[in-house]
Amino acid sequence: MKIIEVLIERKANSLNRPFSYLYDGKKNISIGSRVKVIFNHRLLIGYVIKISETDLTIDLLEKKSGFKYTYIVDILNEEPLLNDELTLLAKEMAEYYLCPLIAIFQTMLPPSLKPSSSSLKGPKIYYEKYIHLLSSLEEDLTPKQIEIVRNLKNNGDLRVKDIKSPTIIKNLVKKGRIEIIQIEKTRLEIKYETSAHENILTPDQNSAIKSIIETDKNVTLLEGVTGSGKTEIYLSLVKEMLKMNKNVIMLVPEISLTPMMINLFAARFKENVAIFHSDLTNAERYDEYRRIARGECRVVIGARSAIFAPLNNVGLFILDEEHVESYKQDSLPFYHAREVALMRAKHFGAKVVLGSATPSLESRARAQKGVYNFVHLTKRINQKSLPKTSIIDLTNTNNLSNESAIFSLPLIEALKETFSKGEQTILLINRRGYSSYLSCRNCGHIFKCPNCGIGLTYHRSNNLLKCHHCGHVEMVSDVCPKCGSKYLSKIGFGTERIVDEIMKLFPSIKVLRLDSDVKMNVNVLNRSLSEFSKGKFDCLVGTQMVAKGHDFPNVTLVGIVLADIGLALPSFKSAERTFELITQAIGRAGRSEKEGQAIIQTYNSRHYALVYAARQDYEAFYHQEMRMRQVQKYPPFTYLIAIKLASKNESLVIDFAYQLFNILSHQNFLDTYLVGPITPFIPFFGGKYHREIIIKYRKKDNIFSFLSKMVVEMQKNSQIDIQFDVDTLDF
DNA sequence: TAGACCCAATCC
DNA sequence: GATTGGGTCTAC
Repeated sequence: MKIIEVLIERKANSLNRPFSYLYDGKKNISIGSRVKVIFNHRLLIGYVIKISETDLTIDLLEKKSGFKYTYIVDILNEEPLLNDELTLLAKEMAEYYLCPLIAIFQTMLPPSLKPSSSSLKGPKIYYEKYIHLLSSLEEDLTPKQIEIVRNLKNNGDLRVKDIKSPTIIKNLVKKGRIEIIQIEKTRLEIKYETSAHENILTPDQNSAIKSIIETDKNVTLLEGVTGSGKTEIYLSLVKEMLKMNKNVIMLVPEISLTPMMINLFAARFKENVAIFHSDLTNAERYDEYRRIARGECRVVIGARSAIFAPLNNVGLFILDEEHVESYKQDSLPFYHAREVALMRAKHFGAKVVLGSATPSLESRARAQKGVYNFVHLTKRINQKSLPKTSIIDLTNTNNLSNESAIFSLPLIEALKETFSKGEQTILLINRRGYSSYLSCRNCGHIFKCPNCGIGLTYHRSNNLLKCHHCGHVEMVSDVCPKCGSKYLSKIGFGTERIVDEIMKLFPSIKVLRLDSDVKMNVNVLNRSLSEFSKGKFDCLVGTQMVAKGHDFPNVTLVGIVLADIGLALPSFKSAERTFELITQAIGRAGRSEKEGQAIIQTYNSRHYALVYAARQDYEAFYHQEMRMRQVQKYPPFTYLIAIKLASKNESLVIDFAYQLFNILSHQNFLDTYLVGPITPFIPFFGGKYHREIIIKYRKKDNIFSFLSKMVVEMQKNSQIDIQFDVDTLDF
């Protein structure tokens, strides 16, 4: 008889402990198996974390432990789902991120394999039927049967569906010449581009590679402006690793926006590459996952979750565009792929390369301090001058135009000039929809989301009000629901309104709008972008998604319609985000011989993030922003943890938050600052009221052990959910 | 006095 | 997170 300790699929803090079941069946069971168990009168999935043998009777066992045992209902995976390295990683992550271990397992594994009931509905392994030769004796066979037998002899197994006649197969099976076998098939087809030629490396690139390989530090920050040749360095490093018999995991931000990188890797390393990105179906994802686990590939390239690829013997982790915030998951367990990469690299003794033109302050500070090896590429390979950039002060009435409330005189001038030369423009506005909100001019009522309480955005294309947080949609009413007035006005503007404004001012030009409302898959997106690139449109209007990546040779004007939106957001990252966005956007102008220009409209024309972004001066920005962070005790001078509290009962969560705040402040942790309790930007969602407490700290000390003990205590019997967002970016 | 509703305890 | 069971409320 075996005693099986399992974690239950529910990721509640109070259930973050093993529950014991019995098994005495014939199936194989391992640590890392998924099992079906009855838990509190329900059938759930559990994840096996410990197995022990016993010869005691059930009676004795129950007397010893004080609870009733039941038997495991079924075993879903006889073999472990995760290898030792990933199991160790899960434990380290659960400790670092202060979250239930099962939540980590659920995050690590693909949908078909997660320890959760939802996995039962996930895609299954796809088998294809083949015929396999058992004997090539040709005696008493028909000519057609002989043909097949000879074919099998020469070419090996054949697909059943390629043989026209099922009766021939049936008869050959009957005669014992062949058998039907099932072979696992991978559903993802990767197209390999033909041109896989390698560029000759510049001396700068060569010395960067040398430094990364020879440094005694584990991590290298590879800082280099766009066009400085980081990609070719990645490719060479991968090649070196393969030569040394080591494998590589490479993360890229939104893979849908950088198909170029995948194509390059696929072309260069062919079937050694496995790919994970958001556009794969769950079935394709599952197949790729199994292919990696079987050891059939050596290079994994993908977005955030690819950091959990079950690759062995990894010698190098690459994070391209390491500053991009989508590397952090914004729900439990709130992990950052960069941090996870560092943990895994330790397991393998592997190198980590963080690449960026505008590194996160955290990484850059570590490089500056010598914690990381620092490689700085300063030269662009094909020297192109930066676009001429001007900041337009919207508080200066001389800049304002009678023609338009949105575009300033200089921007209108630049647009006219660009269109008249037949060149293209990108206009960036960091807000979707038509107006930012709808309000009543009589009583001031603002239309808000019933779920979240934040303002609804007016979308003109379908005349609807949408909540950009939860997706709630409602009809636009003609009268104010509060006072009955008919005078409703639309305040602020978004992408839709910009398109309107452009068409009003320049009726003859063609405009393409691109934001997440224009719902589309990678193919449609790429088609739209390539149509723009070919000149089918004169002007591209979009949110930040148009600012990244692409090369449009005919774009000579980039306009940032309102740079203030990002700066106004309440986050310690707001200046950094704005700097990065604008730096990137400006880089879109003048990618070819033609000279480009960029125009930034703002009410904060002297803000350092804008001034330095306009000059593309990362160095100056870095130093000034570091001073701000130091004064305000923000990362990288401190670490942040957000304690997220939620309850269906508002007064309960408020009371709890104050109590917790008091308890924490009485601990007198060294070099620690408490903020809160805070009412978050969206105070009510998912049927619950939310509050937060932020801890800023310099040394982990005993904060973590206190917090995890506290959770065990406070969650025993509580109607409050507690989640920790360790290293939060949202404060 | 049965059924509705709420809340805390418990899950192996 | 979901079920259960005990307590209390409520309508006829």
